[in-house]
Amino acid sequence: MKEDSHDLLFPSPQKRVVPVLVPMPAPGPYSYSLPEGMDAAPGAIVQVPLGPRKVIGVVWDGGQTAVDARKLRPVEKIFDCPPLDKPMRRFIDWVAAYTLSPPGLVARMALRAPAAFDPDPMVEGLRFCGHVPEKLTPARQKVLDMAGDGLSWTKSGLAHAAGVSSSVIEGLLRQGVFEQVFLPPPPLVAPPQADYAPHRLAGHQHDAAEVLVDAVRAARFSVALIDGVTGSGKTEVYFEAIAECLRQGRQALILLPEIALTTAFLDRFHDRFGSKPAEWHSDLATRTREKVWRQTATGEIRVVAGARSALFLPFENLGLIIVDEEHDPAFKQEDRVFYNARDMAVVRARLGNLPAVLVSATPSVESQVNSQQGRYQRIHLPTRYADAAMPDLHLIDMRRHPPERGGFLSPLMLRAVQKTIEKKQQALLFLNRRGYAPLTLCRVCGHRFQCPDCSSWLVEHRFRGQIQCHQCGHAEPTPQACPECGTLDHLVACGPGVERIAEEVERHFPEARTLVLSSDLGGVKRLRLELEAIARGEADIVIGTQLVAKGHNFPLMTLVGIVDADVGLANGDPRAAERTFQLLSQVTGRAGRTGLKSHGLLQTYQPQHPVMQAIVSGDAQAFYDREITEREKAALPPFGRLVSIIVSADSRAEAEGHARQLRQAAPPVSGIMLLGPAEAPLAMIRGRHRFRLLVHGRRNSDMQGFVRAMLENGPKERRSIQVQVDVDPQSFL
DNA sequence: AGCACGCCGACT
DNA sequence: GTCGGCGTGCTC
Repeated sequence: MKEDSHDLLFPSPQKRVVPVLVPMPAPGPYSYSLPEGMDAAPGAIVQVPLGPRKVIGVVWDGGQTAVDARKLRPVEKIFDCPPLDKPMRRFIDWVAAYTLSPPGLVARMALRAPAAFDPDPMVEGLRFCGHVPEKLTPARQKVLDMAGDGLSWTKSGLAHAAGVSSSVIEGLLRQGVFEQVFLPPPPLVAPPQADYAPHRLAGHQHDAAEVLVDAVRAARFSVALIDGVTGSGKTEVYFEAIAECLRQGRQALILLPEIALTTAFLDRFHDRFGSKPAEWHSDLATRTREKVWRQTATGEIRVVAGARSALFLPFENLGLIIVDEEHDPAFKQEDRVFYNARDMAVVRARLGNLPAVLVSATPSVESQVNSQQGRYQRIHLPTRYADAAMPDLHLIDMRRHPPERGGFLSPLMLRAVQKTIEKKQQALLFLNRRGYAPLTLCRVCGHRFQCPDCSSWLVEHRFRGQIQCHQCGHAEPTPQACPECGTLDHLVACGPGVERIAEEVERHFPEARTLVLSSDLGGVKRLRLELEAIARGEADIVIGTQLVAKGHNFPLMTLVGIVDADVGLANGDPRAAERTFQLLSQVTGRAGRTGLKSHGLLQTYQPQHPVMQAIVSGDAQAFYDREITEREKAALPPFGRLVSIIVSADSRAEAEGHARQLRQAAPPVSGIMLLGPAEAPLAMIRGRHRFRLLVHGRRNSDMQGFVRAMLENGPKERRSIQVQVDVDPQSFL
């Protein structure tokens, strides 16, 4: 009111207006007025009023949108902080357009460090100023020995270094021995040194490193895809590119799936560069998060290793992006803004005119296609580095070597385990199925235990005495009697889970130390302890689910047995073959990383399947180039028939609730896909579905608008972009 | 997204 | 009589 009347009385003709992206799903920036004496160039990070609250936004570029001048409110504050540079701003716009997300929400991902925008407060410090105290005790002498050089110290740092308590320092300070100074806050991590401990690379590794180093020197946009088996030295190769990037005085970003951001990785980096990279991931402490953000923006931090959101850090002078484990589905973000960090990394590189390197032992199909089409330069590392031998891989044809009655392990597998533990080495049996048995039924009436909330079978967990639904989490105690016919003790477990394999192993090898590793048995801490125990040789036979596939190395592990290599080949996922190939490659790669002769055995009923052939031959390329078998086609979802698509605007859980109900109304629905808004148009491009579109969202109006936009423009507008980064499943299956 | 407002049902 | 669920509208 007051402001309005003031404006009417004293209109300011040259009121300056700036567009500001606010963290809100508005279609574009909002306009704010700039008070006298305040200057805000595009990219500046500002505080503005928004409704009843104050928010952090970023000054945007582009023309002014017409807005009622009376609505304009002033920018409250410009932070003393490096602005988002032009490539970053273009990147945010690009991602917003591509993912059909409001630019403000994309910008918000780049501003996720609340207090980082004000400079770090100076740290109080002390400096010796020449006075010697009257009483020179031994403790005081020690302090003077440390601080006598005239350099600045923090209080606690000096006390610690001199080995005295802080009261000694206080005493000296009171006597005027020290003067108080203010120090800039210490850097979070020491700068990595390009030439600290270079690896000696030979042959293919050397050539590959040359290519990457040249790309970094060229300092222009390029994309390379490095593939090579586990242990072929991919990391050492891209470390050379990072080293060159450091020599050029530019920053480097390593994107990793969150799970791969382990101390083991950071240690490897430390060994090569003499210090650790800065980390960036979701459970960083707020303070650290803010420091990383700010020091990345100022350029103090030279290398960041981070999960997908690190892509939105405001690098001062980015010179290289590495995407390790490029195929990993964890790079896909599926809330609010839907994006795949691997693809956006390529876009960031293009807009910033810098090289990107995608790295994987088992590249994703879309990266394969991109490299075949010449968009990405392909670098292949064919052999294991140094003396680490490849494991010797064989298929066990389960039709010819079946397990004994009631068991799941072939005699060939059991013999291999026997030999391994006789040599005091370790065996890993891998089965991607938690629990005891995936299905329980009544021997008398044939009743199958099914989840009351969704259609999947209940999985028996014998250790816990429960039957559980792995889809929705429903659990109940294992019943004794059949709920249908009431017969007691005639329930029978069908099929194997890890617990059941453990039982079989203990029956055959009662003397061996057997350990089950499964995500449902204890927390992260326990898991880490168990992994360390295994590495020390405190188990003979390890039986594990998916979680053994990643990261951890077991130096004594010389046998990897895949209990059921066919799991996952027929689950209707268009990526089933690709995912199975990737998983089996990772698991078999766990063996033989120490030079000991190692073996891999895969139990399968489909030894001719392209995935099995590719795994034993080690020829990934042949797998990607293969002809699609009828069997694979048969495993596809029912394309061409009625499929429901559920688009969830804000809550996947709620969409899943709808899906559950829809499954029960089964007859007209042959398949259900849960998609985020950004994926729905893609599914429509593929065009082989008749859709029943079930849209779920908080607001009817939003959803109606969304569906209209998707139907009218979605497929048409998105076709050209989407095809570059994703692939029609039919073309690779 | 986050927040206020306003409308109806179920409770101290 | 109020408390609080959620559906709707608004933010330069």
